[in-house]
Amino acid sequence: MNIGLLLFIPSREVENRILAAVIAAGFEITQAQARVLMRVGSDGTRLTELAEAAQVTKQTAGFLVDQLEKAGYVERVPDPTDGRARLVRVTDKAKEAVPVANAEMARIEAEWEQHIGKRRMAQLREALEMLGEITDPYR
Amino acid sequence: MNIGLLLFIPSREVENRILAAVIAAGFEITQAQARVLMRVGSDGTRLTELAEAAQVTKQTAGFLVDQLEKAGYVERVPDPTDGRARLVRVTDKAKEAVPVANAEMARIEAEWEQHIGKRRMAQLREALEMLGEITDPYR
DNA sequence: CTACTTTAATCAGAGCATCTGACTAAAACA
DNA sequence: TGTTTTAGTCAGATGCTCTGATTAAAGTAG
Repeated sequence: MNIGLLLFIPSREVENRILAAVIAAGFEITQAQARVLMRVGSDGTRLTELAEAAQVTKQTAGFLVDQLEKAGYVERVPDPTDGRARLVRVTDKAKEAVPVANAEMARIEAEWEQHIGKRRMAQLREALEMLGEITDPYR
Repeated sequence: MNIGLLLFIPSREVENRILAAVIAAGFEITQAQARVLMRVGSDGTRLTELAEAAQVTKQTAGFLVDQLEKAGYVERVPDPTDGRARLVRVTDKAKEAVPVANAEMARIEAEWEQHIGKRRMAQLREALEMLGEITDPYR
């Protein structure tokens, strides 16, 4: 079986379940918004960087950040080092979703570990982290 | 780092590169169409099954199959065992894209194997195949 | 310092993908 | 036979993403 699909299926499972858990906890957010939000760094991140990291155009990133801003999950502040740019920053409201997401993630990992075993789980993570070195544009 | 993202990044890499290779070979197809097309079985598959496998609604699957049909990549034939249903079948034209996709897939796997090693690659595949047992709705 | 080029972001407009709800026709079942 | 379920379609709306053009600030070469 095709390794692309093998990767895609559990990746979608994680996305769907975490999103569902976050929404169930009362947050209103979409998957596209979450993908961008996830990439906002602790000191704020420029729109252009977000777009690169999330692999979408600046326009798309801007569109999603607009919505995240309206919903109160991020704010835009001027970038002190560059008058053209603004920094997107995560708000306290959005930070409240982090433990919810982490809890669901832990639940998923526990289920997976139960099914494939601790050793294989560690091997999986190791292989994926190494793959990230050559496939993640944001490093 | 979050295992959802770790899975997502290489999965997107595979999707993007295979799609790009297929398009470069002269086929006109989108990623959404390809995801459905990939799930069509050798004896034909019902729309409802395709929708389940690809995790979209019947309407969305129907929309995409319409386009695949117009482009000549699938055909709809009556299901002899059920008058309500029709079977979606891959045409010869679409089958011509298979070697192109396989070649790109082989190229990607070779690159990955070079980076993480043959052993880890085998472990990765094993772990993912087992995960598929609990995350793939289409088995 | 000025003129040119590059970069960060936004505006405008379009297309594709996806959904919910309502419907038709055939099949299954009681 | 009549009711319920299933396969698929129709209609309408929303969301996400793109290309192309524009504005303003920054960087750079003379």
